[in-house]
Amino acid sequence: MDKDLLKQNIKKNAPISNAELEQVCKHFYPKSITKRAFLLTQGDICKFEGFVLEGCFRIFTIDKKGNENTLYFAAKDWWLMDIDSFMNQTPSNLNIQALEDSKVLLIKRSDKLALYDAFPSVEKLFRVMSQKALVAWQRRLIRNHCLTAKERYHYFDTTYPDISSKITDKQIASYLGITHEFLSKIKKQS
Amino acid sequence: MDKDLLKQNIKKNAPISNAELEQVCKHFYPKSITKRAFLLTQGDICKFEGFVLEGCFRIFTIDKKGNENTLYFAAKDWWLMDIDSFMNQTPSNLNIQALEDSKVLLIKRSDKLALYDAFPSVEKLFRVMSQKALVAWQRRLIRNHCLTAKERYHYFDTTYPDISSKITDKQIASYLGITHEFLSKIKKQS
DNA sequence: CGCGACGTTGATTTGCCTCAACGATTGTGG
DNA sequence: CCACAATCGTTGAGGCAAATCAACGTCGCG
Repeated sequence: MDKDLLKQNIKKNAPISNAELEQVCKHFYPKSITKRAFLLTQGDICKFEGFVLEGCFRIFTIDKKGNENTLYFAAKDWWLMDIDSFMNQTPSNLNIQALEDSKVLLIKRSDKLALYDAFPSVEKLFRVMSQKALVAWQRRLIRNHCLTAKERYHYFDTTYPDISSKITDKQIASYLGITHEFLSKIKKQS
Repeated sequence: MDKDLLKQNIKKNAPISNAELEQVCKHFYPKSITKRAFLLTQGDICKFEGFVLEGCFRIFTIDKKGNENTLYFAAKDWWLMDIDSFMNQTPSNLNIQALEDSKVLLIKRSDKLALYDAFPSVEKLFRVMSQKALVAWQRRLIRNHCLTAKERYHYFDTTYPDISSKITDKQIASYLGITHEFLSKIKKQS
């Protein structure tokens, strides 16, 4: 069945009865998206949250100077959304683009909000997920401040080899906050 | 009463009945802490969450090279903890230090976990708080990548004038991820 | 008063960027 | 299926933002 991966992911994060799990999952609907297509573009208002079944996505912004800045990648078993736009219902600064043919499960914002009210276990689930994400962002900020570009690259490459192998060096560079020319030079010196 | 600020802060983040609010707040106990004293030091396991009633704190880490790196400041009406150590019960990489004589309300980890189970509204409260914090961290990462040191300094200075006025330039520099010498030069050129 | 942390300033170095050129890969239309 | 375009990766020359190191004045504090 389609939603097994989602169900496992949810159960990993918070205890939930099978009945509630069904109630939650039935609001997710599948969507296929082709390579290079966008799930969200800068200026849109984010009205969904997504869970990746297959493929890989890049969540990035383009600043005033025209530079691309990648917030994160989302491969199989990852969640994605623009939480800023989703929460505040303001125009998004982010683009969510498929890096290869991909499949996601989406839940509409209104359905998600209804689930919060219907099931305390859903509150817990997203509370736990958000707190884990917070930890990851704090650690990343520390790495950005304490490590050199070369060290950050090696951290990324060894920590996420599955993602690293799917994406271009240019995209890695925009995640690390450096130019792709400089990344090329880093890779050369070992 | 002592806990008014805490109660207002909670009500700002999530709807909660007065009865439940009392149940939640009664687990918070006050603590006074003198300038330069530590609420948590690197290596400790974080067993509390705190809410600042008065004063100001700095949450920072010291890396292998001996550089101080400030994750954030917490003034009146802010929450503080090492969420990484709190969640995983692993030794903390962070120091939480009072920058002036301060007062906090603390809740023990075990009490907080019990409150999650007792009240769905507490799950919602911390779910919402965590998601707001997530948005703030994402925005900060984007600023770090897209703005120059000078722009980041001015953003901090104008966005948090109350904090900015209380702390030393050295501390601001460690928050911005630059040296205090360079911050001095930035400030000079306007 | 005197010590230690802070802030400033200058000289020098370095990590990373910019621009430009060119081969290698990948995508696309005829 | 090939030809051409577009994007990507590499390399080099030069430049700039920010770090490092060092000296010195200042302030708060014991």
